Amino acid sequence: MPGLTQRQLKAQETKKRILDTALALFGEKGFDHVTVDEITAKSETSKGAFYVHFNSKYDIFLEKFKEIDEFYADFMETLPKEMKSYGKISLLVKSQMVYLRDSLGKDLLRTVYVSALIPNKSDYFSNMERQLYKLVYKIVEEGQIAGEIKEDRSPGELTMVITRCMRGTLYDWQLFDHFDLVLEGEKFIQAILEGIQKEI
Amino acid sequence: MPGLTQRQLKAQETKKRILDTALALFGEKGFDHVTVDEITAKSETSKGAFYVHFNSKYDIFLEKFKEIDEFYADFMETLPKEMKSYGKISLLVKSQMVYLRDSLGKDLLRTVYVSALIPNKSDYFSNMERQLYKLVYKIVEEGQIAGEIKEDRSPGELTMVITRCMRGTLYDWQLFDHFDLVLEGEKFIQAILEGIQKEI
DNA sequence: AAATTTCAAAGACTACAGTCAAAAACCGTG
DNA sequence: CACGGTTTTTGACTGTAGTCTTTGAAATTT
Repeated sequence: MPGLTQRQLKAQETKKRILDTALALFGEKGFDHVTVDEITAKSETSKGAFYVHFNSKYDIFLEKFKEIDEFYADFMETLPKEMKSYGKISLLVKSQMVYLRDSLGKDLLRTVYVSALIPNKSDYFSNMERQLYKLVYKIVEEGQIAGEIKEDRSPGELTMVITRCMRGTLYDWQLFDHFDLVLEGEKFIQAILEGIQKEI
Repeated sequence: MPGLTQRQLKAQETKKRILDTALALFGEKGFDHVTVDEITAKSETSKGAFYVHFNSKYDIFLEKFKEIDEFYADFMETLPKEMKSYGKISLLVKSQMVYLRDSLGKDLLRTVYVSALIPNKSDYFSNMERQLYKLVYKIVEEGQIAGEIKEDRSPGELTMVITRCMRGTLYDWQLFDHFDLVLEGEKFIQAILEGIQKEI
């Protein structure tokens, strides 16, 4: 790996210092109560340095979201082969919700859902969901071949419907207080699954 | 109505001038490309006046959203009594999407979906959706009584699922380019309806 | 090893939403 | 109609994200 010049090494170190400081501060005080100036002061860098390494305050999270791919990889591995396709989808939704709730947290996720709607911001969703999309597509496709899922909709369409369920639930998590993310996720996906699975 | 003093009248006039100017500018250049200073300059008022009449830049829309209740009222009236409950829901979703697309527009709706996620902003959704919620609840409840809709979920739960579909679809409208709101809304609600309606 | 180029880092500066204390316009009452 | 109180209006001010020009040290070329 390291064919890095001294300069690149130093830059990388600066980036890491900013990142760690920022995440620590966000954890302490919440995203909106931390200013960029505060981050640069505490990390002993400068505003200029911050914006060399990150395109915006939101961008800090892109790094964090790389972890999500590990989650999907893990999930894929531990998924029992013999499970029915709707069982797999149901399990995926549940695991995803538990993961997002416990490992990323509501505040972090909120910033994603906000920034995805703001023009000119990096596109977190495509980063975050490309893997998810593939995973669901695969399950649906296999489910249709195995005759467990109706074939009146294409795998692409069904994937869209299923992932939209997740986004809708995650959005509502932000909207409502006392919202049980995992429970609501299950209820919602259950309703969809009943509509798309073949009768026995 | 007018037991208004000259002062109250003038204030009302100022508010209207700000509102009209703002909406015109938003229409021209899009929400993010209009500044509050620009609005106050063009409406020949001041920043102070603006913030007396509106709590934030987003708040301008609250006024616009009052129109939504008229839409629901109209819908309720023109809804054929003899229609099946899932036909009603399907029609509601379709009309709603057409209305939001054509009368409010994507940009305006985006600001709602953003501001709903930002703490301390007025709660547009509860304004916007209280009527919707009631309407759906009523249809679902009647559907269950008429034996058209499964009774394994409460009307409240089903209402939540159905309105969440709408929110999910509207959110995705913002997210993806070349997204046919009406078509996608129909597809999504269709999938849900197949899951919740009783077999014949 | 001197000259030139590159690029991270610095921090002053801009743009803009939102605040606030003071002024102006208006109202009712003696 | 003058005066004390009330509401509207004003614009200077604040806070913060993000930009831009400048600086200096490391890398590269001669």
